[in-house]
Amino acid sequence: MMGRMSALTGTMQQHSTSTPLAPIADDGDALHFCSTCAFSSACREEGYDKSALIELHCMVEHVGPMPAGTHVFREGDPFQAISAVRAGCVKTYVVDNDGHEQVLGFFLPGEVIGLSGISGERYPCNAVTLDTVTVCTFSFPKLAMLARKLPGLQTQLFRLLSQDIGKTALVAGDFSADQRMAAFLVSLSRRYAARGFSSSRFVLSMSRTDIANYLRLAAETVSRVLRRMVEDGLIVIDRREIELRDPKRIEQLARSVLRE
Amino acid sequence: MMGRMSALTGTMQQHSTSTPLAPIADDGDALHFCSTCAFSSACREEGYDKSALIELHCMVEHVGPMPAGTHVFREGDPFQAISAVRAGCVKTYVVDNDGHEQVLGFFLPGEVIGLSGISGERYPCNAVTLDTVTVCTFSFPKLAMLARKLPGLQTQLFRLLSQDIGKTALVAGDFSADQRMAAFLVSLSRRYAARGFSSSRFVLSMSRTDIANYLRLAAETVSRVLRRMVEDGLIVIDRREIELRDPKRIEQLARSVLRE
DNA sequence: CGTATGGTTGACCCCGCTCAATTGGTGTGG
DNA sequence: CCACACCAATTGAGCGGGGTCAACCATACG
Repeated sequence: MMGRMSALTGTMQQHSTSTPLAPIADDGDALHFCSTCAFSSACREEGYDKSALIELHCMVEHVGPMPAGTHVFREGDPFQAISAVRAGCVKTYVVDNDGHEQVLGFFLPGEVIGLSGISGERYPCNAVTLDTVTVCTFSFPKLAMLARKLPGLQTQLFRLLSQDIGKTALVAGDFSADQRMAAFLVSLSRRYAARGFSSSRFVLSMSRTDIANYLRLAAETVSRVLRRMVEDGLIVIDRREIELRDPKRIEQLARSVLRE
Repeated sequence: MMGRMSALTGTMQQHSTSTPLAPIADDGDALHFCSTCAFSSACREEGYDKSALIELHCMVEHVGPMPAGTHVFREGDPFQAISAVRAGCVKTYVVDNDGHEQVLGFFLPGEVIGLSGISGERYPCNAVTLDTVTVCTFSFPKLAMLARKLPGLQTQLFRLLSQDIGKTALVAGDFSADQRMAAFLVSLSRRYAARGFSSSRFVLSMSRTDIANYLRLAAETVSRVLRRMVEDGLIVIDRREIELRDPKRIEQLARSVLRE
């Protein structure tokens, strides 16, 4: 069954835990943001004066690389910063009173974690690295203070927060397992593409169990759906490496979930 | 079956479409916010000087009363304001490409609608009144500008946005129909209580179909679940008027949904 | 009245969950 | 280098919660 899969091996454009590649986002310096950073647009669009830029950079702390399984923050930790993922993948989750883990989301390079902590004084969830991860942390009090001086930054913060509100559509609706999985793949594909990675080939940093948990499916169902997609020629998959062979049909499947 | 229900009639503390009562929130003036308003806390906590208060009030426009079925805004309308509900109930929804309505939420007095529009320049959903509704609208550009001068207002806005992120837990998880319904009732109960209404008796302004749509259940299932709850002595219900007879057990049912 | 809309109830069935067994990859120690 | 253990992933069998379809009931309204 996996005979042709060997074509995938060694050609993935994403790093994996075993053979980490240099992240393409490694281009931040004193006057420029990392190109994949969620704040880079706020920066360029507004044409800030250098003093503001430097001020913004002063509150940034580059953290990592952290090995897989490292917690960036835990539920209940005092909220003080938000973080932009620079390389790798971060999973957020909560543990309910029965001890069951509940996956809330996966965060790729350029995406921001910790936003949901803003409403309280503590993080409402856990964030753990799924592979080797580097992040930039921004002190939120300082960020909010600076946002009062820089209208563009405030707008950007409002935008980031507001965008997150609609993010849960994938997981919220009552869709079939196939639709959910298709939407999940399309989402990953687009998000990778937006940051300059391949949209058709990438590594699923998360386990099948994590995917299942996130999509509110049983792990067995995820397995079966993926097998079906392979049989139908939609994807090729080997372990965690996946190639979208028929993006059009996958998007068609995901259409109603992503409401397009 | 509905024999004892007559005890409920005429004693509801909430208004209904047929017999509207005066909303308790009708207390806004030039220097004080409506007591149920989501912004009132930002106001009191910070002890603003009067000029700031007046400035804030200048951008507020009281709208209504609007009859049931009135659209406050529609998907695609240019985003320019957020609104706090003063009296009545507002439903937000989208229509997918197959023409199916998708209910996103219900907003009670004191709650804010339109926040999800901030990330774009147009509203991403529709908002329609379910009964006689009055709202206060805040011009968002002006609000954002003022927020730069008033730290407390900025914090309040961040908080409002951030809170909305976690709101979808009820609808997101894979819970049983009974758990969902219980959580829905608990949510309504608490939100009414927070604004000074009765927590055990209120009117369901929305139809069974709307509830079902919101909870991702079939209307038939909602009907069956409610009947079961009546049989079990959890609630008493007559049309849209409901009384929580055993809040403890209802909260127990909702426990895992609300993760407590 | 008749009609329309919303709500209730029953019969039936399917998708996805559960339980259980097996495979396969990876790491570890002898 | 192999044997073993361990965990992720897969596959099969069986079942049940909730959806669908359909008929019926009730209240509101012209």
